[in-house]
Amino acid sequence: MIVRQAANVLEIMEFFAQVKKPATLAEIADHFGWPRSSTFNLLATLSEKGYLYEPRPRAGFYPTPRWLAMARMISEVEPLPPWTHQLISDLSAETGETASIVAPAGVMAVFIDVVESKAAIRYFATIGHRVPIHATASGRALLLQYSQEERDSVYRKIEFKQYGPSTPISIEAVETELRNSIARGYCQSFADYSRDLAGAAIPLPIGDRRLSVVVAGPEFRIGPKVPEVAALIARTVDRLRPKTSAA
Amino acid sequence: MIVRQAANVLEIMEFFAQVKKPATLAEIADHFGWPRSSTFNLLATLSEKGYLYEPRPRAGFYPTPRWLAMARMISEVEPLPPWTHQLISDLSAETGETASIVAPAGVMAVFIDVVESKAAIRYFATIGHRVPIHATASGRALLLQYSQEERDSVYRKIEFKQYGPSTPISIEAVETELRNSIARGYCQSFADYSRDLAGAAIPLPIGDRRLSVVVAGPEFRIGPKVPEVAALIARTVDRLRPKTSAA
DNA sequence: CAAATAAATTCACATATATGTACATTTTCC
DNA sequence: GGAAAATGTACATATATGTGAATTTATTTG
Repeated sequence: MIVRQAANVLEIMEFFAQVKKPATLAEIADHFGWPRSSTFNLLATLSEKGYLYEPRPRAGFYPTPRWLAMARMISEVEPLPPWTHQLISDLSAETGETASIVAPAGVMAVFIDVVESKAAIRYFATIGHRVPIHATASGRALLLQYSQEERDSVYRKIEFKQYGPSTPISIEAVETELRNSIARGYCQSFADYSRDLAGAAIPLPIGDRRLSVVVAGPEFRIGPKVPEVAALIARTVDRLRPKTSAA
Repeated sequence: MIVRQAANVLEIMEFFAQVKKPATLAEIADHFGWPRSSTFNLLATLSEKGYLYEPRPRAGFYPTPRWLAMARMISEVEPLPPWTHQLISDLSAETGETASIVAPAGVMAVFIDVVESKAAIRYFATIGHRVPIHATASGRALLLQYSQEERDSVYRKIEFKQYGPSTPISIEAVETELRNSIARGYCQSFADYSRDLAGAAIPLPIGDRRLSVVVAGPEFRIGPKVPEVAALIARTVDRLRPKTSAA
């Protein structure tokens, strides 16, 4: 069950992140197609909690810096080491495609850092973007770091859907692809989940965190180059990852 | 009406900002005394939207960097000019008390930047903290920037409560205090709202934004010094505020 | 300055939603 | 390795909550 009003809070914040200016109750209500009365209640709640204020007269609401203060407190804990951002930054620059750091979230994989391609046609992904863990290169690079038992436990929760022509639609299909990935030395995906999208990924364990790096883009552009992109990823990780025993 | 599930989202985020480590469903449910089933729904919603993930096996949930990314986008718009933070930083250092920048939010005043005193006994305030606009020095410093009509409109929505012995409990009382403040050259408050708390504030218009600066602390410590603190605030603003025509 | 229009706010009720209960899964402990 | 405890998940139902309609307040227009 999705908690509607919880989702609405996120929607409102995303709305402000997008328009980047104060908005009145009426504007917000109209934008989402919400009743004024409901919008009123939501805005009142957020205001009461100190997350919205009125920066200038009659211009409406805008988030207080409290969001930022809280997000900073949350993110200063075990941030990704700086070299991981350097990593995807370099990869994106060299390949011209979108590069990301990915982490597990149940049966899904979440993008926790992204550097977007600058190409007009590109893989559009943002931090927080989620994809099925079994049907993507990045996800499978995470699964490779699981024990057999842990993988089985994940499999039990997966709803196998035919997202595209090559989506693995059974546990055995996924396990086979994982074995192939090990043999190959990297994970790949050709429209397994998103149409026209191809990518290469490798596992990126950091401390006890299981992460992966992925470079992805339109199939026609990146498809033929997947092996060399994978090699580039491996080389770049080798170059940037500190060699200390502190892993 | 307060929207419970919207408030709960904020509570959860504040929880993570406080404990600064991943938490399992059970831990969160127990912490808030929420039913497991409800907690499950809420966590599922936040996860689905890409705001929570599972950083390491069986350690539970933690917010994704998406919060930070969004907060940054929101806050990069018209941030406070850097000298305002310098201002409260200097004021706090020189007075040893808590100094803040305050903005209006209906009948309340919101703290949008805070530098806390380092004293053991101090005014504990955080970004997002809200106080009644009419019953605080910082709030009245905002009201001074309103036109008479705008103030009247605010007064109509205020519920006058006797927070402390000197709380103004009528429109006329507030207006009188505003006139006194103008004559005095600064706004002050002695336990008008919070017991044992005294403070001095002056208006701080920036562009078309109506803000105020306040220095506040325990009455016994700051009380006798309010006039000199007010003078210090004025001098410090004079020193730091750019003199350019761009105001 | 008055009338008209738009925005914000309140409130009672139908309905969408949070929850208690039951079940499944995972982990711990012996 | 098996039983017990803890944790996570599903679902029907009573209830807290979102909403449409009405009212008040603010803003624009003639």
